[in-house]
Amino acid sequence: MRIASWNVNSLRVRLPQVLDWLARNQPDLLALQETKLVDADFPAAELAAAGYHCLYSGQKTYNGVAILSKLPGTGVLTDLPDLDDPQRRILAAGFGDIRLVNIYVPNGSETGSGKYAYKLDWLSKVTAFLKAEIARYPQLAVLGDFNIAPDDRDVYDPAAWHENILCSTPERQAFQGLLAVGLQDSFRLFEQPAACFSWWDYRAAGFRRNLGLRIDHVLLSEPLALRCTAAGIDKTPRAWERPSDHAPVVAELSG
DNA sequence: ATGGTGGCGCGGCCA
Repeated sequence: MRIASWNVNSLRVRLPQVLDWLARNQPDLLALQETKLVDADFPAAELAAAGYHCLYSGQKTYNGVAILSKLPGTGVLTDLPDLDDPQRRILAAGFGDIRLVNIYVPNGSETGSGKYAYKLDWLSKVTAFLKAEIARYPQLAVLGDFNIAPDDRDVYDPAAWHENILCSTPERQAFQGLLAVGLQDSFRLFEQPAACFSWWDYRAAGFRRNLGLRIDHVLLSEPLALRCTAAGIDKTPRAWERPSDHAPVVAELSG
């Protein structure tokens, strides 16, 4: 089976691209971030016509997460247990024998800011949640926009980004804390070319010059990592007209 | 240090 994550930066704008990508790639599960739609406006009919069930937790203008799936989901969760938060950033559900947790980690704005503190607090709370989740559901996949480049290989210019937002030591430690729950970065299970990224700034022709960061991830628990046969980033949609600033990240699981 | 672009929505915030 194929599972994927894509920050679409407005599902209203990107729906044609999502439908195109679904038709071409036929993922079993696709986690979306930054849908920027209230639930009443979610394009469930169009996606159902394409053969996908939809779960969504949206809000106006900002954030919003969704899961598109060939099988219907069960045991849906839309909030972290210890966080009363209007921001729609997490969506978890079961699909067959797999538990999926879709996350849109706060960007953090800049190190030392209030938003940065919120990001680190959010990461601490999601880590505690995932400890419980993996105990309950050993076949766990955690995927989404983590807004963290795990190490310097994931940054086009590590010196320019040194201790900057998305790359700071506390953020990277938080990412390692997520892995320590019992998760592996599927991308690094395989030999990868240098300079592979999942996000490129719209500004300064970032994509054309490959000035990117790898901040979108598919993390797998040990039983799923053993089933993982490939992982990568599909840069194709980033080159389309009026693209999202993120590309889909993908993992293939046997069985 | 700033600005560069894009989405939302029509001024300024967020990324």
